[in-house]
Amino acid sequence: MLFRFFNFPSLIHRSLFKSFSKTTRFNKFRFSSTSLALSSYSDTHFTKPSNFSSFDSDITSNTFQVLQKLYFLRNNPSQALSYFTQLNQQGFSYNISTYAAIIRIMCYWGWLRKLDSLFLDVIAHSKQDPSFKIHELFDSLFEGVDVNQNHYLLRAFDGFVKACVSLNMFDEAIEFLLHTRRSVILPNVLTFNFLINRLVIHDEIDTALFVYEQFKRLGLIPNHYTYAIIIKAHCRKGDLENAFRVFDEMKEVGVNPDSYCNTTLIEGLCNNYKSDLGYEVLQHCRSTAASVDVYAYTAVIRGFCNQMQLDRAESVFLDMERQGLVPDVYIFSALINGYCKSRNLDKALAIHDSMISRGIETNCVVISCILHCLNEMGMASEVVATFENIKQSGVFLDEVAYNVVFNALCNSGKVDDAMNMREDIDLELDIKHYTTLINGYCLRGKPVEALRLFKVMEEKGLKPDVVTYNVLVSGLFRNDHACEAIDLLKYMADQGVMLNSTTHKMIIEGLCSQGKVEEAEAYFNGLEDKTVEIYCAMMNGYCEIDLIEKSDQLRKAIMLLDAMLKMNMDPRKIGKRRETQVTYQDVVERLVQFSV
DNA sequence: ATAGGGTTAG
Repeated sequence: MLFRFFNFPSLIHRSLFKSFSKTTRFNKFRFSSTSLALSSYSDTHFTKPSNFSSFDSDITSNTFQVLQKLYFLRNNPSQALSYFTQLNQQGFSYNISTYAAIIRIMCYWGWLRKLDSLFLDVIAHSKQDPSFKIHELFDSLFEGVDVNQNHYLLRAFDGFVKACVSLNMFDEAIEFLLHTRRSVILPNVLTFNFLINRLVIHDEIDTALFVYEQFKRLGLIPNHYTYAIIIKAHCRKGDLENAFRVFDEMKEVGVNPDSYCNTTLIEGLCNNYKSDLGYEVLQHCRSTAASVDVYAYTAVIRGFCNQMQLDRAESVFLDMERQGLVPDVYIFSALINGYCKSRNLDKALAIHDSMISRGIETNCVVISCILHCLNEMGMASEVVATFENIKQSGVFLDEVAYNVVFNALCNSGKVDDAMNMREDIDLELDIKHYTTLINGYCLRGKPVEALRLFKVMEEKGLKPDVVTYNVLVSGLFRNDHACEAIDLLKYMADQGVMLNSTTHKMIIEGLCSQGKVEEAEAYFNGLEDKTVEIYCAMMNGYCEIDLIEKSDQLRKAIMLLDAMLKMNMDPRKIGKRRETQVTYQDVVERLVQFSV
């Protein structure tokens, strides 16, 4: 039998409430007897309540009395909750029946937010105390209860699921929904949406889609929001065909897509480098009188910017204005970011000016784009000067903006300035700040300082990510600290941080730079998936060795190049770093030299 | 209830 949460009419709810609050005959009301979870006691226990105006400490020591107290406060959820909260401060340890009692009251009165936080407590409690079983709590809640007459108790299911989801305990939430009760109780669609949305946000797309299919089969009726999440999920996977199919599905069940569904699709297309199509969909929506807001235009503009079609982006901007929509700071920042990425600083600044002249305030996001662009264009000193100017003008600059400045300072060898600046402002550093500064020390030829900062970072409880390790590993290799680099790689693996292709590339480069080409070769041969960068690092390693004495190595380099071409790997398609491309040219030049 | 930008390596 399937129950739906909250689906009972409010009339029934009100009459439930009336009969509940009027009565003094407890045995008629499951709420009273089960709330005390003391079926072995006779109801007469509750007819003579003790004085409930005082919070005597002796009351707190006794579960029975706590339950009794909660019972008397059952019609006053506010007092019941504050009494319940105080118990903890007084050293009372909650158990299944006391949780059940307060949860019942919160359910009954529909205090859903309090219910959610109660379940957060319950989960925390169950994590600390292995003997505390969630299913026993639910057994207690529903013990002897006819759910048909006490629909409100079903809210507890949603509360628990929501608490799990907000703690990212997805498996527990799904397991609970699918298997815990004798019969499947469908979640409220809001709870369900919350679950699948969080799954998508955490990149658990396939789980989200699986759960969606499961619950549809069980009878859950999706709403607009559900469909928007599912469209987003398909787009995140790059599965645009299925994203479109959601619209067919909506048509089949007679749900008209709302503007969120449309916008989600438009954004998904643009994020997948299909901005032309995204724009077409936008225009189509517009022609069918479906509302299209500034958000959708931002997605299209951002999409064209990512595809380096700045003129298209700008034409969308003009089109939007023609439609009478007013551009906001997001629209402008999309354009500014686009021009910054294509290193067209003048244009970016011109748009920034025009934004300000329209009375739209700039912000740290826009400023960060511009500062970053300045740095990319080799104007590190302008980054610092501009940053100071902007800050003087009163614009709030956040941790990201600071990192851009740190990076500019570090890239120009001024890691100490960056460190001093940090001290001046008392900024709480995050992983990216530390990575930037560690890189700064490596660039400055101070590997010991870099290592020291790495340790500081860990002592602060920050967990270095693969980028941090890559920066430090390559910095240690470059600065003749190969042993420390290798130790760090071991430590990285111990910490469960996965190496990526950049790590492999840096290991090969590092070993080769130490003259350990054989070791690098063994490492290279042990790799299953080799990227173009990894091949080039190995080729380059072979080439580093003296040409005449080690012609054998160059033969190997040629073989690698050959292998790459056979696998349709283009050695010219190397990452964005200029140095790598120069490396490739070196390889080719050497090879040409060798073959002559 | 619904969604948005910028930063660290390559």
